[in-house]
Amino acid sequence: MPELPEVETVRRGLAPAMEGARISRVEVRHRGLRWPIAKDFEKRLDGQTIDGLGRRAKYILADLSSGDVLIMHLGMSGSFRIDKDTPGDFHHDRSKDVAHDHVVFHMANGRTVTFNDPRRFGSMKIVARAKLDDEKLLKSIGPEPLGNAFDAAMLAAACAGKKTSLKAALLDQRVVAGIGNIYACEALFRARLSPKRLASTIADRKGGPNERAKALVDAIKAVLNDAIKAGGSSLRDHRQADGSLGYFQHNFQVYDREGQKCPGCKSVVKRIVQNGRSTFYCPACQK
DNA sequence: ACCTCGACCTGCAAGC
DNA sequence: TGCTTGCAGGTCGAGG
Repeated sequence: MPELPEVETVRRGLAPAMEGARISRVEVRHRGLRWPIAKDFEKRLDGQTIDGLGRRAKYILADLSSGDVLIMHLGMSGSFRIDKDTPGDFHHDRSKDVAHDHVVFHMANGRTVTFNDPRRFGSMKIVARAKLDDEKLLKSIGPEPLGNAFDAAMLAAACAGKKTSLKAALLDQRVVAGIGNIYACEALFRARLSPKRLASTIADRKGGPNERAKALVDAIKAVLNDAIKAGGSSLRDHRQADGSLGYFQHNFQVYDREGQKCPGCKSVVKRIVQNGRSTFYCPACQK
């Protein structure tokens, strides 16, 4: 479900209920997420205080008083819900099926934070903070696109040797963190670059940035910032932790708009499949 | 080492 | 009204 803007929205929504709060008890109702939840999961969380909630790429990281870090990924269909008392009341969100409430955090402040994930592509894992740099899930992830370190030179260098399409490169988390199918399409449209273009064509012969790299970096930052401001995109079932909906889906220029008029010209948005995933673009605007 | 593709799951919408 | 098919915001790991 979620790409960087949605994950960041979820993180911000969880913060008031979880940051600085103590976990009185964790309840795992289904251990079969992307990977089985470890046997010592509850033991390592019960009684811990969450010192801070961070984000890296599409992962939410909870810093625990024990020195551990709880790493969480929402996969395709994961979401969190905050309740005042017992979960399952659904006073915020009746669209979720309790059968997919897999992990419940009972907070000492009276809040209940429930992780719901029908497809179970999400994951939860605890590692020692001292070993976070060695963590396989995070080790090879590229730069944060909204950080100062991410610029045209960096993106061009990462794309320079690539044999893949520009679209595939943007989806590669080692190139840049947090971009998924929606924002890859939207960023390419804003930069007026074809998703089919070879990734290496945003670099010059020496691997330095050209005008396309600059345009693409600007487009990526702009679209992600716009989406965060809108609370992310609510397709199907994505919601903020308080149950409210993001609205960036109303600002899509090309994503999921096959056959509709291009916002920039009189042409029509086309859908193709690249690396097994839908790509939406305007063949006239995007070169 | 690089790249592509299958696999992991459930739910929903469209087509017959 | 069913049943079947295809598609969905991700990414790991096998195989070429």
